Amino acid sequence: MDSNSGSYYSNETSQVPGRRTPLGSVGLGGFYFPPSSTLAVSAGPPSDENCPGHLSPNNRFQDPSQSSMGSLQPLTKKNRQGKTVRLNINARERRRMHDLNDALDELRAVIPYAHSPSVRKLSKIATLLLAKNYILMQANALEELRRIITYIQAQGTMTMPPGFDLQATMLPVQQPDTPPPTLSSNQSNPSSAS
DNA sequence: TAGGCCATCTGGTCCT
DNA sequence: AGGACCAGATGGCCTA
Repeated sequence: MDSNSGSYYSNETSQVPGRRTPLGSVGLGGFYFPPSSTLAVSAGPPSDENCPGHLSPNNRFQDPSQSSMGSLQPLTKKNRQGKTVRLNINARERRRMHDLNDALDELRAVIPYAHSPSVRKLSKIATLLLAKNYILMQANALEELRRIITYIQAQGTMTMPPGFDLQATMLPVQQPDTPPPTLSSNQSNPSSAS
């Protein structure tokens, strides 16, 4: 069990800041294995990831073979793979998505928007769009600043302080292929994305 | 109640 | 072979 998934599956999950939907409250959050399950025994002490049976009783963890999804799936070769293998794959995928969500949380923390408990957390798509627009806006601002400094220098009205390396400070910024849109003109307005 | 958002499971594909 | 990545499907929660 990795250090993260334990909290994801515990009751503290609902208290994780920023986590909009606690895993414990999400259906199909895993499979339920009764304590007497032969699988649970054969798989050894169940990891938190592979055997979320200690979750809230409100959760409807089902045997995959009896779940609606499981029964709907055609019996493919992979479908017949060992249950423990499948559960390990599921756990890895879960962990991967958690890592992705953690990265999105870190992104939300550094882009400017109203962070407040009363403000709904940015959706994933809104986070990405807002981050993109923020980067473009910063690039525009930097370019504008560079032009202003160049202009002032050409006028000879401003002298740089001793030791100030303008060239090093104002390294050229890689411009996007297309002219960066403004936040207002961008059709992918994050505020309307959620 | 419909729609948006989300977490999870699942099978396929690609890479090491 | 195993892991990472991806997209589709499914169902739960929340809000207008």
